[in-house]
Amino acid sequence: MRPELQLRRPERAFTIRQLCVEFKVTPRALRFYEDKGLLSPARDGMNRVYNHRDRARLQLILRGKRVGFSLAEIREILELYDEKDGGAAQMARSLKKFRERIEALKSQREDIEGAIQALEDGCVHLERQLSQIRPDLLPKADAYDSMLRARLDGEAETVKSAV
Amino acid sequence: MRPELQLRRPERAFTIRQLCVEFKVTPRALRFYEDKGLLSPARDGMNRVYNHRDRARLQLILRGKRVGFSLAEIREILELYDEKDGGAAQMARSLKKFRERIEALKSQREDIEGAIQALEDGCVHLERQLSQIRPDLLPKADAYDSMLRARLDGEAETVKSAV
DNA sequence: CGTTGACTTGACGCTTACGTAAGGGGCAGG
DNA sequence: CCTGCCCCTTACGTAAGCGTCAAGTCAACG
Repeated sequence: MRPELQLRRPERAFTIRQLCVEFKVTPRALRFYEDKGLLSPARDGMNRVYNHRDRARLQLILRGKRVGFSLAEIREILELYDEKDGGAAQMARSLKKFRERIEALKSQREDIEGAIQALEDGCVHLERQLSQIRPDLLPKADAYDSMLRARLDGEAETVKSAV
Repeated sequence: MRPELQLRRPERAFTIRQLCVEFKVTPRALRFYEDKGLLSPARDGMNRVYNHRDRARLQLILRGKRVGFSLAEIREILELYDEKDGGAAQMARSLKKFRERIEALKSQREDIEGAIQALEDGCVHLERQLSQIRPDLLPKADAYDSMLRARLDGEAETVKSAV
């Protein structure tokens, strides 16, 4: 285990702006997360200095948000991750919460799959209607059109691949 | 096609309370949805009277919420469903929006699957730790314990049903 | 006829997750 | 030295999604 290997990760620092650009959030949001205890970057004078760990936490925060967690819930999760050594009882509680979250996420996934199905059915319905009334308004009119112009040897295969 | 078959569905009506109980929401929520134009039940005097269509819309609303749509977005979708005959151009726009929503939902599903994976990994990690430090705190300790006390003829079936 | 219970319409309150000034520091370039 | 630009904090504003009274209506029950 040579020390260079440790130094290979030079504990790179990020400014608030860099993280904002990278993750497409505003500085306000990052400060807000900090205010709520989800982040705690170092300081250089007044300025925030984020390290890799902070960046990773931010990633987790944003992913948590996308799957519908509140900031409070995300903070909980982050704390659970932190306190790996916070005692066995703590770990047991973490485990329980993790499982609950997993169940919630799974049922949410089913909801989403149901919604996708419903919307796709709706699409099929709309397409059928449109193709009878105004086929020119069909989304793939362009592709379909150019395809027709390209060759007139209408193969079923070609149509299928277009769908 | 005998008329009775039509009458078989007697256009049953629901009170606000019935729907609330059925879907575990408050009257306030239903009125709020109405206020926002997502529902428009009939009236009997002052009282709201919901029919099957309203009920179906409510289902859609709640499912939409679960998958992360705002009420405004849900209203859009409902309107799109309504205006099936709202002109071909309208239908084309609906189709486009449906497709967008589908894409959004799919990426959201991926997020969720990622989150599930992450949390499950976390669980495995925690379990490993716990099983070394305090195996008695492992979630299945109870079931496992009572199972042992119940019979000492450990059948695999018993274990599976306990899980 | 009084009360109860379910319904109604406001209208204000609250939480979440920021947006948006307002006011100020620090440093680089011209 | 002034101008920009990025950073900071404090603090009020806002949109969504209801919760929570307040006050009134209406039908039924005893």
